[in-house]
Amino acid sequence: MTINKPKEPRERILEAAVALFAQRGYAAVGVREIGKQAEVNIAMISYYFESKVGILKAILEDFFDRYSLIFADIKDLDISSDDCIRLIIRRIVEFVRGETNLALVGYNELPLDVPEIAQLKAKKVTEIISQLGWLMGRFNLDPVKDGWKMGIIGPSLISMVVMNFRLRPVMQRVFQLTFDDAYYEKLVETLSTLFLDGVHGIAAQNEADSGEADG
Amino acid sequence: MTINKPKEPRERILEAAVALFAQRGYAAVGVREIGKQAEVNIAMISYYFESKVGILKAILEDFFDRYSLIFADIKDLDISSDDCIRLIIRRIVEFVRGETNLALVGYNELPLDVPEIAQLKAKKVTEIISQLGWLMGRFNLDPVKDGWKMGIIGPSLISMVVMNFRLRPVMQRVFQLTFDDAYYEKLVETLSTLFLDGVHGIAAQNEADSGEADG
DNA sequence: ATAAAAATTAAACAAACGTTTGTCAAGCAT
DNA sequence: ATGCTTGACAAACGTTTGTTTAATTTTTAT
Repeated sequence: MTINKPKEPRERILEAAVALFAQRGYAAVGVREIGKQAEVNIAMISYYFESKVGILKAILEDFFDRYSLIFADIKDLDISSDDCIRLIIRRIVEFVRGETNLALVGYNELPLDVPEIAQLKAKKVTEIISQLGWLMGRFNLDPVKDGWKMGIIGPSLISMVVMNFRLRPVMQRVFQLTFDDAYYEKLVETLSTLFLDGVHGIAAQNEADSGEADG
Repeated sequence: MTINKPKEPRERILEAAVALFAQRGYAAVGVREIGKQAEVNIAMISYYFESKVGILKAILEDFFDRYSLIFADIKDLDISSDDCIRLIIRRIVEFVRGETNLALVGYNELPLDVPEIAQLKAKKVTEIISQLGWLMGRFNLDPVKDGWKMGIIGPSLISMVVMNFRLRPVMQRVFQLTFDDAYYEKLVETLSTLFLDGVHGIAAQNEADSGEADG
């Protein structure tokens, strides 16, 4: 559970904070606990991040910047709209899988009112939404006239993926699942089908699969 | 902003707590602030709820019980699978619209580790998931063999709806929207189409609409 | 009218909070 | 050797936290 010591204090603080914030939320975690888990004196938190909220700022900036990278080169790729969606979903899943705690903190703290980071959030969210505008055009949607639809569909996409990780501790008690490469491959496939063709698409795929297996 | 006084103290405490928890999160709100907003002495919180976490327990129980009602009579209705989904989405939207703060607290606190309510959460989530089993059968899904799909699709449904309300404060700066009856009608329609037929369904509907308007 | 019960209050509690302080040791140029 | 900077530390700062106590008012029942 303890962090690898050799790393620099600043990085150890970030890692510890991300893990703790993801588990219990920003407000529920004290600087002493962060310092303890990072094997660092509490004073170093003020030294490197000015304040506790400074840690959250650094974490959210990291989250948004890396999340933005998902869409960065999408426009330049010469692929179909469907493959475009599939690629985005694959990248989101890979991102959230690789940095689960970071993504959970970003997602969980996003709607909470923390005055010191309100501006940061608004700026970053606007950036990401504007990136989605181009994608909409490929699905007969006018970014201006149908903007409200983008406000529904876009957030739905990210929430669909993250929800899977958010509920993992609870879900693990209900279903017996091993979260290995094979599972994530199926997750990407299922979410892509669901987002592209809905539950009807899922049902059709299921029929095709069972028909293949039976015949 | 102040709560109507005539109500009973217990209810005033709940209302104030739900509003504050929704805005800033359970851990970030103190009992003194709850007491102040509820116009109640702090000691009344211990008196009526034993402790601060007792308030959260009461809130989550209320949330889950009312959320369960959404699916309660679904089995008895003689409607198509699609209409079934549409009805569920309509009810979820209506529920979250009518009790936005309650839903936000339930959704936001669900993945956070608060030992005192871990058991409550596990129990209620299991209840709701089991209710979804029946619905899956109507879409060629085997609740046993395809259980993991239910673990993906089910949570996606609720998260799609709630995400819309979670991001409202941030979204309102980006799009100029009035959240009136007409908007929610479109929200139900869009989410239903998205969940049933994906973005392809949305695109098809858009083409049909514009064709109707042009012709 | 009166006693018991319930509801409400102000005040105080120890514990935990985020932050600041002053100090010390090591590294480095002068 | 000297003075200066930087990284790290323990200790203490004043608040705020959730909770409890004991006293007081209000309600209920007899």
